[in-house]
Amino acid sequence: MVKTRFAPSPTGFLHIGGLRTALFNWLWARKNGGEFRLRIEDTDRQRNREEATEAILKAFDWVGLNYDGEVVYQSQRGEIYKKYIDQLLKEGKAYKCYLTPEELEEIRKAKREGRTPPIDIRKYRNFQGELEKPFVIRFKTPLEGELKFEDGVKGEQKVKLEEIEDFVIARSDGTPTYNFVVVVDDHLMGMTDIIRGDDHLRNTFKQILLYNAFGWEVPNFYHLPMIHNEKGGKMSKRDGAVDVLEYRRNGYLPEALLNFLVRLGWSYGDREIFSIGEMIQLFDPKNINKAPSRFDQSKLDWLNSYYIKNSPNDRLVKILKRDFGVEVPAGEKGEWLLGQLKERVKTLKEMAEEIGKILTPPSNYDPKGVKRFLKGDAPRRLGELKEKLKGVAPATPPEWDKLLEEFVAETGAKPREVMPPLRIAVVGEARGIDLGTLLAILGRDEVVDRIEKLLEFLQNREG
RNA sequence: GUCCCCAUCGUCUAGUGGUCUAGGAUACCGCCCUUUCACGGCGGCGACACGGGUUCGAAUCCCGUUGGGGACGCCA
Repeated sequence: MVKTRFAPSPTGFLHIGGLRTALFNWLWARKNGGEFRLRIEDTDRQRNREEATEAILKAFDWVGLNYDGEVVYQSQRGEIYKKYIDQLLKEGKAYKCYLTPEELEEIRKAKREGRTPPIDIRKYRNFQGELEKPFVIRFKTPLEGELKFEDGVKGEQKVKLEEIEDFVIARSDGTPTYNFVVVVDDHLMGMTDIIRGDDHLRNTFKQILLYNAFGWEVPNFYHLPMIHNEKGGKMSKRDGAVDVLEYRRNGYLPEALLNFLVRLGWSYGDREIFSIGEMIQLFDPKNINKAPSRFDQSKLDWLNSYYIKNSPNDRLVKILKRDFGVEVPAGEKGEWLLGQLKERVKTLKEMAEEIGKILTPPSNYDPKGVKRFLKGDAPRRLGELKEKLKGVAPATPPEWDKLLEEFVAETGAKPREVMPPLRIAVVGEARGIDLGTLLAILGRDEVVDRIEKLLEFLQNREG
């Protein structure tokens, strides 16, 4: 059985790159009828924030990624880790190192400057006895030889063992470090496939050494190339949203985000649109790309508008209310409204704003539109139209279209003397959804009011 | 600095030695549709980083160069 996991550290929100990693793991598990687990890597007490875990869970819930079993918190598994650290100590596979932070800093500085360090980092590797000093526990890595493994994305990876130093597995306060707990937990949780970011490639060698030391079976590894920002660098807050929940606040549909992310570094021929079900069916890590990819906002926007267009209205109504506090009119007026807006909007946030613009009488009029269209006979025509409206009651979009047509025919006015001015009177600008539909949504009385308001505005301006 | 990874249109990508005068999507531009703006339809612009090999034949294999990215923590 395939078992995968997503193991974020709760230092902030769920990162967009993290979501892709989670998605790939989730898809692979679901495709194989396996298990997908969630594990919070919070061994470093100084960095953790409780809200962070909450935010991650909330983001998972929003995009619809479900996990099996309970969430595992590493901070609650101290006893387990201690047992395995003691085992390594007892077997002589790890040792206490009394190097001070200052000494380590010297070693590191020398290394980076290309000098030979003044102190051997393995100074205490063969030290016998105990010192009355703070210590960390280091793992004894083999001094020579070569280590290989087959990466599911990048192919064979190898390293000379002398390049891997005796790394720390427990801090001076006794808490275990990442490279150690990740191995213990992945083994104990029975993980078979580890899909994670490229930045872990080098850690993998250390982890394999640990698997070997315990005599545990090594899982399959797949290292995903990173997602870069639009300039090709590392994604940061400055590159727009990196927090997954920010996409919700910005009016993106979860399936659009997921569809966008699944195509970043993975493909299935020429196919662009994948429902969740299709992703599960078609996903295979063997089709993951080796090269890093960039975050392309306009492609995300395109997918989002696609999914908005294809969403049932009642779903949009719910999201509009939940995330933007917008009440869509009930009945056919709401249907007309959404039917129009769905076709021309890229995000739900945009849709919410457009609804506001339509339902609220304009507080000002686009000066360019006014200048261009409300000249000559236009104001007079609007006045005539207003009078005509008092005697009729068109209700549906076709009825409004018919009425407007008749009006133009009767009065001999040019369409551009009537249509654009009317639109400006109603929403304040010369662009927007279909005119007949717009008028039908507002209803005759509201339309008459708005025409009067514009006429008043024009008169005041002249006077 | 050391080690590692990567390299097809602006971007996401198809492509695993001949079917490639390199396909799709997006973005951009134009036309059509249209009483506006969009949507939609049609068309256009646009790439195998460079240099050497290997081969009858290379986007595809090998080497180098360049460029980009990552790792080098008592972070994960």
